[in-house]
Amino acid sequence: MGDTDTITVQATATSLRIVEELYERDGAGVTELADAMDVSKSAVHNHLSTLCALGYVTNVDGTYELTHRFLRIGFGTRERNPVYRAAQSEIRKLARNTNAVANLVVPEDADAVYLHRIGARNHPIPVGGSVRLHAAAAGKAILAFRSTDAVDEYVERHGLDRKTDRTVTDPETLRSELRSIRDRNIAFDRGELDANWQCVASPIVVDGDPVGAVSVSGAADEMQGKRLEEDTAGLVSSTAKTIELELL
Amino acid sequence: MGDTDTITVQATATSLRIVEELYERDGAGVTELADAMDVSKSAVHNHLSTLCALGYVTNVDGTYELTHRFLRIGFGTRERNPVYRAAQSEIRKLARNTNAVANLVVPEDADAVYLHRIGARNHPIPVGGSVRLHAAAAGKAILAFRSTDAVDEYVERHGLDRKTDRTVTDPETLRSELRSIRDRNIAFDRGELDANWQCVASPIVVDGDPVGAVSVSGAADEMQGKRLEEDTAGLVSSTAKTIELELL
DNA sequence: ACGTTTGTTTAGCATGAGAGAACAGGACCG
DNA sequence: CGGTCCTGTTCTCTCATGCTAAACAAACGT
Repeated sequence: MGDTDTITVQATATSLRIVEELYERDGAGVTELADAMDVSKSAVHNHLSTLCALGYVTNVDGTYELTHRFLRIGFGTRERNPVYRAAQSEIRKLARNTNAVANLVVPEDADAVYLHRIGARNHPIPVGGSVRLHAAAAGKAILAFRSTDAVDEYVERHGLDRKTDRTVTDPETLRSELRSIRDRNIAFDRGELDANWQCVASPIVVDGDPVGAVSVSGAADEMQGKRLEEDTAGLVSSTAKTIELELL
Repeated sequence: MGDTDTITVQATATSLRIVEELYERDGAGVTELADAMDVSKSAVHNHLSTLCALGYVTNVDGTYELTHRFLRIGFGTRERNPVYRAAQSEIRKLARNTNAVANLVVPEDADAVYLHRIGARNHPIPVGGSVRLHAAAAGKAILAFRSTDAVDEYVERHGLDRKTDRTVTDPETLRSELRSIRDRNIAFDRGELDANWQCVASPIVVDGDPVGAVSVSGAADEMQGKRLEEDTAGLVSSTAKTIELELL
């Protein structure tokens, strides 16, 4: 297929780089950006002008800031996602029933994107953010229902990068864990993504294809107790099943 | 200040045009985009490749689609907005108490952006979307607390474009309505934005600066009855006041 | 009032974005 | 099975264009 993900349009790259820089700095000036990015001031100014004209950036009394157009596009694409539409209300119920943080995760290439969340309390990944699939319970749940070939390709292509000292980085360990996840329909994460954060997840499988995962997570000290763990695991799994039915 | 909003970087413009086209079509192919935009296939391909490499677009079995990175940026910028942080929980209460759709709106240049909403049922403007300030109750509430000079500039610079046959398009009518809004701290909209959609709004004013507005809206047949209208107006206004206090 | 820092504008050159055609790879259909 | 269409991708060449550098303007703070 050839490498279709090469940066050929440099100008777009710098424009989006400016966007990300503005995002991280929560607004900035021309000189500040030019210094940070090692580009000339006039270049930065040109990009900012066009981004303003296109409505993605605005100049509020001196400093350039991102507009909320990203919110509109982000919300819109999410709203069109069938998994999100089906899961939205169920995630809410799940959060109520477990009295914990409930997430909806969907795969995007090699990443697990957190599309929706109810009951946020400083989760390590923000809504819209993503982690590599192997590094979170929801991601592992998705990976478990991909073909072994696909898993092999995933490992070879992207590797298993480490997030904490408990992240599974050995391919064989991963494969065996994926087998048991597939058997039980439940994946666990005890500090593999963030040292003091635990998680239970169950995949949403439609037509044999893992299109997402439901997860419940909490701080390490909140999620203790075998009974609680069993209970939430059951609720998570049945929520995923309900969503699956809605997607048929 | 010179015209700082000129499109000087054409490549960025076409890239973002592609993004918007992808958004509206909910994914598309190279040829489809090239035809629709009157650009060569290779150009479209180049832009798509770079957008993929940068993580804003992904190629899911043949068609190019937007990723959820927009959601991340959109959520992030919203989360950092102090007005949003202060208003979030109050909007929820307001929606419960009125049993209707409650919105948080913030100004962005000449537009009113709908930053947050609880109880959505096909509101004319999606979350993240915007309308010109004069065409919605929330926008008028904000406009009412800008200086008369600012209002004059607004009118002259952007004009008062019509959305329905009830939209206020006469500058003098607008000015007099803004005065009464400022007196009562309440703005109404009876089909000015969308023919069968009504709205009550109250501004959030901090340090004399209108930084946002709270609104409650509903279909024309839902929002009838003087008493209900009085009651919701009161609730909307007190919600705005509560948020103001939190922002000091 | 001055120097310092910002944003904006202007020239001019080298680069790189884009048009167009050729290439490749499936899907479909006879 | 071989054709004919579709796609998406690659190639080459060129002219436009995005970028640097330096000058300009404008707003601070001392």
